[in-house]
Amino acid sequence: MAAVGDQTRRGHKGVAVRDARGDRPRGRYARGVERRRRLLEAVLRIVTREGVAAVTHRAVAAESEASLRATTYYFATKDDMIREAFRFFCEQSLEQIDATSEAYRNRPVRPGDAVAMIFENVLKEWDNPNTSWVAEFELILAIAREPSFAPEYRAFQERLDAGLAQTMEKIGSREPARDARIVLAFLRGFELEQLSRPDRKAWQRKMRSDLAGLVDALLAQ
Amino acid sequence: MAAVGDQTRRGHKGVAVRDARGDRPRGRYARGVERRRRLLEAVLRIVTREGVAAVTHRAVAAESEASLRATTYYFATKDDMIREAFRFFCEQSLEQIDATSEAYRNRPVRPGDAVAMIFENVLKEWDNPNTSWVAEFELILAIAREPSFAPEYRAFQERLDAGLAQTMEKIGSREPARDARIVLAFLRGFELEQLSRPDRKAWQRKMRSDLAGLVDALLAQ
DNA sequence: TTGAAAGTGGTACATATGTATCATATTAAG
DNA sequence: CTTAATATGATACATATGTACCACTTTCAA
Repeated sequence: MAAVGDQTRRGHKGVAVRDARGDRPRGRYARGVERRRRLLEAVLRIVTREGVAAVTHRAVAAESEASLRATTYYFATKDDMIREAFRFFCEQSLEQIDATSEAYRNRPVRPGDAVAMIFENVLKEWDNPNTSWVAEFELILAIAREPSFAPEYRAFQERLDAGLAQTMEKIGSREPARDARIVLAFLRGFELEQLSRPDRKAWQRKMRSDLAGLVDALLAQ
Repeated sequence: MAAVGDQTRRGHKGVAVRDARGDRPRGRYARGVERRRRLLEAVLRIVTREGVAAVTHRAVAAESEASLRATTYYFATKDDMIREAFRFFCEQSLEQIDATSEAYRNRPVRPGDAVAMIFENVLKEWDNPNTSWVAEFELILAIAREPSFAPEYRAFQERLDAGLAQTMEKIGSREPARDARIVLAFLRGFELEQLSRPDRKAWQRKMRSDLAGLVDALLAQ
């Protein structure tokens, strides 16, 4: 057993931990909240770069410049750490998507705009090491084997779906829910295949034009 | 270093190994060929069930009811073993796809037939433990990190693409290559998401109807 | 100021894992 | 039958890893 003080083991009044899951992190010990967040970011960076399998306490410690002790202090087990990292990932992704949607909220929405918005989001994902879509694929595969990872992701997925459906409706889709599903599946598939391509940039360009074609086709129906 | 006799280490006249890569396995020691194949199948089963990370020499030995020694005898390193397993996977998948295409070769091809054929293939994949689409996702992620895994998969991917483009052309697509890309991406994305769903069967049904809608939309363009 | 909660450092240890080694068995070609 | 190639068995070992444990320091509410 770990020392009595370790956060996740005992009851723990845990201001730090509670704050990390909602309130602003200016609670009693903001430093701990900060470290915790850094650890989670480190986990996601490792997942993106080398896969979930490469996430070890020691690797995370090194990546976030913390001590080995910190990793076991903030998370009861490794699985816990990974689970929290995925939760964090979903949070971040949603924030990012909301931001993009917000930016487009007051513009007139025509098909071209929708495509631009979707693509902007995708590009942001590609450039943001903390919400890397590679991590998302790892997350999905992890869920396939450990269903307890699922709930957070499912909520994320649903908001994504709903948001896109709304957009599709605005630009004139007659079956917004279905079209949103199709577009999302298309995006995932394309992203996934990009991973095995040596010419990613070219592939991304192709993706954009195919996406435009797809949206056109769906609307023309 | 391993014993001098180990197949992959030294020059090795390796009838067994060579046969495994083409000719029929009735060479000198067909038994070895057989064992090798069983090992690879075991690897794929483990990958499907628990992920690449769960592939250890010992796990493979247990899964294929071979000795630990066999795993290091037939493959120089673990990475080699995994690489070969992925190669095997691509081979199997292609054979399966060719078989399905063959079955549809002489039928009149209308949009509905194409959808049926594509779906039949997908269903076969879902049911075949040796060509599990879960393993395919693992393979793609592995490639993202270890490009030396890529070549086999890329060839597989290209044949898939070309085959589907042909089908799309037959049923009247005006941009068969693009439409094939779109449909494939859609399929991947849908399959991927299925992994995180508790209601897989329902999801599959949705997939089929969405696929039909997608093909219609693309052709109507 | 003080004391309990929060956080850190270093080390330890049982287990899992990749791979090596030595010896032995099995096969089929000559 | 002999013999070299092929295949297997048992065991060994250095390393990596998850987690525990003890002592120590820092922070802040009362």
